[in-house]
Amino acid sequence: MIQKPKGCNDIYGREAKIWKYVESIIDATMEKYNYTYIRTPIFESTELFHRGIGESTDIVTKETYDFVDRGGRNMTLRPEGTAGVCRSYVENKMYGDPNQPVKVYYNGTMYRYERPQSGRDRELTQFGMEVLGSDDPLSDAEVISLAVNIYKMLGLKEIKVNINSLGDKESRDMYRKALIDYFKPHIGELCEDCQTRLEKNPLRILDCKVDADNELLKNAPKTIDYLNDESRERFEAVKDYLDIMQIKYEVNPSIVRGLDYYNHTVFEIEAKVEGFGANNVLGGGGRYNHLCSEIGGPDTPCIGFAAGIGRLVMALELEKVPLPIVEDIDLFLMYVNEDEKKYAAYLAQELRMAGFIVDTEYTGRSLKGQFKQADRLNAKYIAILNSEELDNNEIKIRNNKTKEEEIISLDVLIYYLDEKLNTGVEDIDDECSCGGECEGDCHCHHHHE
RNA sequence: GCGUCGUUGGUGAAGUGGUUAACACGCUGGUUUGUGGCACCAGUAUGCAAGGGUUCGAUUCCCUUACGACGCCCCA
Repeated sequence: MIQKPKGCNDIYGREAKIWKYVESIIDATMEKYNYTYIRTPIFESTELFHRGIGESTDIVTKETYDFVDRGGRNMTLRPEGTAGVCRSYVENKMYGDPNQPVKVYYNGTMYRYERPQSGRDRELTQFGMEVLGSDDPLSDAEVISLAVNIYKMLGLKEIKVNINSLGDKESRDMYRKALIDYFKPHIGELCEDCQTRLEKNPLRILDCKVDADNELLKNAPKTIDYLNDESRERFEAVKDYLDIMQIKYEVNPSIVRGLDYYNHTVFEIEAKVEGFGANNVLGGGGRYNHLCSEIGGPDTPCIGFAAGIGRLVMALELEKVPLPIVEDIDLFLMYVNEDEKKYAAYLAQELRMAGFIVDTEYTGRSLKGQFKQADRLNAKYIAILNSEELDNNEIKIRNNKTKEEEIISLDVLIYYLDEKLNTGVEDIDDECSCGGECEGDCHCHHHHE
């Protein structure tokens, strides 16, 4: 049997409906903040990610899907969304648009060559937004509030916002040095991994799981103490705006993010619900003021956020958040003989055009089997087609909840269903007698979308 | 890249070195002259992830590979 690639998922059925719903809320919330949708390629020149992410970690070479195309070009499946957006901003000279800053959002699949575990796949779907061209602390606060509001709109309650500031390059370099100086004399007290981190990425020691309870970590120098005046004022301004927006957050000095292009504000949103695996960070972001210049554009202050939809759906399920997922249909059409089947085909078409959710039988089931199928589909109503009744211009409708049946005239079927189901069929003109020939001019149900 | 544990039908699963792989649910049909969901009856895996090995014989033991779950590393 052919299996799906490791770390990939098929999303279908009820789960797919949840995804579509979640994405609709993301779209709607982004639009309220006036972020516009952007689609960039799923693969880019390998170079983009090398430059964009930085070479201090081994992410790029080891954990991306790289390939050489037929023209000999080095390509990489995007592992994240920010680099592509920045490339697009620079390449399309969006910095020249008088409408600044550029506020965009995206939603798409990303690819990372990693060993799968809970909350981590090789193909993942991430949404995110970027504000390019503003260094105003208000834009930092806005991105955080937008991220929080998406979770809020979805009904997620048990989340926590952690924020921190790495300061500008000067502050960051000072801090990094202070951290190395602090840990170096005590290197033997740290775990094996932290010993290698000390040189490679000392900031990461702060959120080490093994040494989390070590007094050494608790008393370690904090980023905030190493901010220069300008950076500190900036961080205070971001916090002020968050307070004004009534966004709850916690300053957490261990939030450092993995990549070295970040500066100033960094933040993560954490799921606090019971049952999450080791990866409970729903999303994160931060300011990256020099990425655009690294990829050949003008120096452009930017801030962004990105989050996985898979983990978000997991959180919704663990919190048992009620979701408006439609899992029933309005009407199931039953038939036995070929004439009835043809009429069912005709009726299904008419009713669907009128706005109802209609299904019928396609596998030759017995009437008994069709009843079971109607139940499986959660049909609210069942139409049982009978040749004799149809000849008399009548149809039998069964309320599948109360089990009550009545025979009605075919002429009033749509009105009948509309009344019973109270669907979106609106402004039905009782005087209309166009019989479906009106071309939509009379606003009758025949041409309702 | 590293580690632990897994992989038996449509589903949940039991099980054994040896002629017919439990049980349950589901599904399909019948009893029911076009109205089910209850009841009863019948049918429903030529196969135990794939490949190789040990053996007279393997789904069962061994090896490899693939995939899954969880964790480490890393985390964009």
